[in-house]
Amino acid sequence: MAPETKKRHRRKAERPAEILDAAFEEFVQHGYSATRLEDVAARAGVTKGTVYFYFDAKERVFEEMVRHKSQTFLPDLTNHVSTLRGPYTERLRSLMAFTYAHIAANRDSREVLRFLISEGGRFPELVERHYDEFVLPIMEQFKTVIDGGVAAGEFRESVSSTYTEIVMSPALLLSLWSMLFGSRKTLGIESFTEASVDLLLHGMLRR
Amino acid sequence: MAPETKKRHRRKAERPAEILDAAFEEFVQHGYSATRLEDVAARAGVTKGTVYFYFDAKERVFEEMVRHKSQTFLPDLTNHVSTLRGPYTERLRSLMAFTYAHIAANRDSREVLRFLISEGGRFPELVERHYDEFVLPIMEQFKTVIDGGVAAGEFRESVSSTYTEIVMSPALLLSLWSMLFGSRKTLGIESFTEASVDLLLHGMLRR
Amino acid sequence: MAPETKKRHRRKAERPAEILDAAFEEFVQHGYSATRLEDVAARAGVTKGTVYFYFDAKERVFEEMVRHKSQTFLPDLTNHVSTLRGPYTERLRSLMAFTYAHIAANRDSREVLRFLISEGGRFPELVERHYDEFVLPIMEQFKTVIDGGVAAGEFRESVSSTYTEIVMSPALLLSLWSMLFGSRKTLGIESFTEASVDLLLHGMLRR
Amino acid sequence: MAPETKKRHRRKAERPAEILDAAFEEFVQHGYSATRLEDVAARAGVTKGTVYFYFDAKERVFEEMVRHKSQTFLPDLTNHVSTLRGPYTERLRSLMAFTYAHIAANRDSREVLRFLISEGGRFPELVERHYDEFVLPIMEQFKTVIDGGVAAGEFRESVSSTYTEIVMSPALLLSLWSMLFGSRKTLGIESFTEASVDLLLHGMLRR
DNA sequence: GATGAATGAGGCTTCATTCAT
DNA sequence: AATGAATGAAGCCTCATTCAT
Repeated sequence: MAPETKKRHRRKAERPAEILDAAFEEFVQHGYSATRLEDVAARAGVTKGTVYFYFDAKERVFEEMVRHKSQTFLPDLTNHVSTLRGPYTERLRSLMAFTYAHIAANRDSREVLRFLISEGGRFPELVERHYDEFVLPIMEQFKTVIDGGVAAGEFRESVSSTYTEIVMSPALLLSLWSMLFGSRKTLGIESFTEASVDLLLHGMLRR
Repeated sequence: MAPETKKRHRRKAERPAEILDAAFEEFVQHGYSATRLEDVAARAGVTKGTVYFYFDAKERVFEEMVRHKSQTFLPDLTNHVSTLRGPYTERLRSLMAFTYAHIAANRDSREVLRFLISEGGRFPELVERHYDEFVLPIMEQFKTVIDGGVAAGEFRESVSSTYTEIVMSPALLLSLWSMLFGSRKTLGIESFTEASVDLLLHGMLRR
Repeated sequence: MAPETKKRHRRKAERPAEILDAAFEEFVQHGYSATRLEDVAARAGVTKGTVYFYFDAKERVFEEMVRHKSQTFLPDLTNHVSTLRGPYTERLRSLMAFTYAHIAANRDSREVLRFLISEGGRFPELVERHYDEFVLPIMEQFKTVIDGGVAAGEFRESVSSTYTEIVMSPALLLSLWSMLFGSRKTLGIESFTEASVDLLLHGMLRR
Repeated sequence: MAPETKKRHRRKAERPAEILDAAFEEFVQHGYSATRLEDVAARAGVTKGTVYFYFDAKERVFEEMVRHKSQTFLPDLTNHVSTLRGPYTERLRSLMAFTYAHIAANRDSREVLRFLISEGGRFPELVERHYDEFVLPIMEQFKTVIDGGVAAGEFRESVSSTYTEIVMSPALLLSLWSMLFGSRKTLGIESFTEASVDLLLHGMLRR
C-alpha cells in the first residue's frame, strides 16, 4: 500500500477526533451557544463543510465531544482499586487521593463537569450518561471500601453508605474552585486533599 | 392622587425588578446566549423597548439579574452568627445547618451558582463580586467559629483555617447534585446536612 | 393625528402586500427554490429582517403570495353570471369569453397556475384551496348554463355535465401556451376564444 | 471474456441511462432546485463522483434527463398516422384517442410537461426543442387530417387550421388535471377522450 | 472508471439593538 | 415611558463541485 494512501486513511480516521478536540477548546472558551462551528473547523485545520461531513449538527458535535472527553477514568479507577491492600484507612486515603487528583487536576474532567452544569438542560442524555458511567461507579468503589472499613472495625459503626457523597464533595469543591476562583486564591490539590483526608478520617473533635 | 396613578407609579418603580425576575426565569431555562430578550420582556408583561429603557444591553440585564438574585444572604448570616452561644461544637453545627440550607435549598442561590459556572468566563466581574461579597464573608464566619473552637480546646489543634473550604464542600455538592441528578437520586437536605455535620465533627475512625 | 403617524400606520398596513407583490415577481422569475428572500426584500424596499417580521418563513411568504394573487376572480365571475340573459347559446358564449379572458389574459392567474403545477407537491394545501375556491366554482357556473341549455332544448340531449372540463380546456391551453411558446407562435386570445366557442358550440347545438 | 467483465461492461454502457432514470424520479419528487445530486447518485446505485464523470453539472443532468424521457412518441405517432384509412372522421377520432392516451396516460410525458412549465425559464432550449420536435409535429399530423377532412367535405368549410390547438387542448387538461387534482376527482382517460371526441367532432362536422 | 473526503459560496433564519412615534 | 416596526450582522446548515487516491 502506498504511503499516501495510508496517510489519507489515517487522516480520515483521525479527523473526527481532531474536530472534537478543537471543539472542546472552543466550547470551553465560549460555551455552547457562543461557539461558532466555523471556529471549531478552523482550529481543527478544516473548513465548515468538513465538520458537517462528520457530524449532523452543532448539537451532535457537542455531544460527541463530551463523550470523547469523558472516556478515560473508569478503567484506571477499577485498576487502582484492585491494587489496594492493607488497612481500610489506607485504602480510603489512597482512593481519595487518586480520585481527587483525577476530578480536580484533570482539565478535561473539570470542563466536562462545567459542560454538564451549563448545558445539562439542553442535553439531558449527557447528564444521564455521566451519572450512570461516571458518578455511580465511583460511588460504588467508595462504598465498597467504606463498608469494608466498617466491617473490619476500622471505621465507626454509624458510618453509613450515605457518606460516600460527602467523601466526594471536597473533590467537587476543588474542581469548581479552580474554575471560578483559581485566580484569586489557589487551593493546592495535594495539600487540600491531605487536609480533606485528615478531616474526614479524624473529624474535628479533640479525642 | 387617583388610585390608578398610584398604581402606575408603583408599577413604574417595580418595573426593573419585574424585568429582572422575568430574566431570571428565562436565563435559568435557556442559559445566557439562548435567552431572547423578547421573551424576557413578554414574561415581564412589557415589550422589548421597555427593557432597553431600563437596561443598556442584554449583558447588563444578565449582570443586574445576578446581582438582584444575590442580595439576600449576607445580613441573615451575620444576624444568625451574632445569636450563636454555647460550645463551639454546637455553634458550628448550627452555622453549617443554616448555611447548607441557604446554599442548597434556595433556588435563587443554586441558579446563581450555575450562572457563575456557566457564564463566569464572560462575566468575570460577577465572579469577583460573588467571591468578595458571598464566599469570603461566609468563609470568615466559619473561620471565626473554627478558630474559636480550637482556642477553646474543643477542636483538635491541628484543625487549621484551610478546613473552612472543606466544611463548605458538602453544601456545594448538595447544590450541584440537585441541579444535575435530582431526578435520579434525591439527597435529602436535612439528613445529608446531619450526616455531614456528624462526619466532619467526628471523623470516620473508631475512637 | 399627525400626518406622519398616519403615514406610519398606512405603511405598516401596506407592508405585507408590498412584500407579497415583490415576492410574486421574484418567484415568477426564479421559481420557489431559486428565489432569495433577500431579493424579495430589496424589491419591496425593505431588508431581510422586515420580511421575517411579517412572515414566519419562506414557505409562508410563498403561500401567502399565492393566496394574495388568487383573490380576485370569483366575485367578478358570480357577478357576470348574474347578468346573463337570453338564449343559452349566447350565455355560454359570453361566459366562455369572460372566463377565457381571465384565465389566459390575466398574468397573475397564469402565474398562479404555474406555481401550482411547479410547487403543488410542496404545497398541497394550496392546490386543495385552488380547487375548492377556484376550479369548482367555475365548473359549477358552467354546469348551470350547460344544463340550462340542455333543458331549454338548445343543446343536444347527450351533452352531459362532464363537458364542463372540456369547455374549459382551451382556456388552459391558451394559458400554458403563452407561458411556454408565446415567443414562438402567439395565439391571439380573442381569435382563439372565438374559434373555441365556435367549435364547441357547434358541437353542442341540437341539429 | 469472463462473465463478470461482460456484466461490468454492460453496466458501464447502461450507467448514463440509469443515472438519468434515477434523476427523473428525484426531479419529479422534489423539483429541479430541491433535488440533490447525491440522492440521484444513491438512487442510481453509484456515488456523486460517478455522476460527474458522465455529466458536467446538475443542469446537464436535468437537460439530458428531459431529452431521455422525451424520446419515444414521435416514431409511434408517425407510424400510427400512416396506418389511418377510411373516412376522416374516423381518422381524426383514432388520432385523438392515440394522442390523448400518450399525453395524458404516459407518466413520463406528463412529468416532462411539468418540467417544461416549472423550469422552462431556466432551460429555454428545452422548451424550444420540445416545441420543434414534439408540439409542431403533432400539430402537423392533426392539421393534415383536419385539412383532409375539410377537402373531403366531411368537415365544415370554416374549420380552420387554428383548430388544431383546440383539438389538442382536452389532452392537456387531462394531463394537468391528473397532476393537480387527480386525488380529488379522477377524470377517466377513456371516457373523457370519448366525450371530447364526440363534442369536437360534432362541432366540426358539416351538417 | 469510480470513490468519497473536502471545499466554500450561498441562503435561511435569528435576534440584539435602534428609533420614530 | 413605552411601543413595535425595522435593521443588519452573524451563525447554522446545504450542496454543487473538485480532486487525490
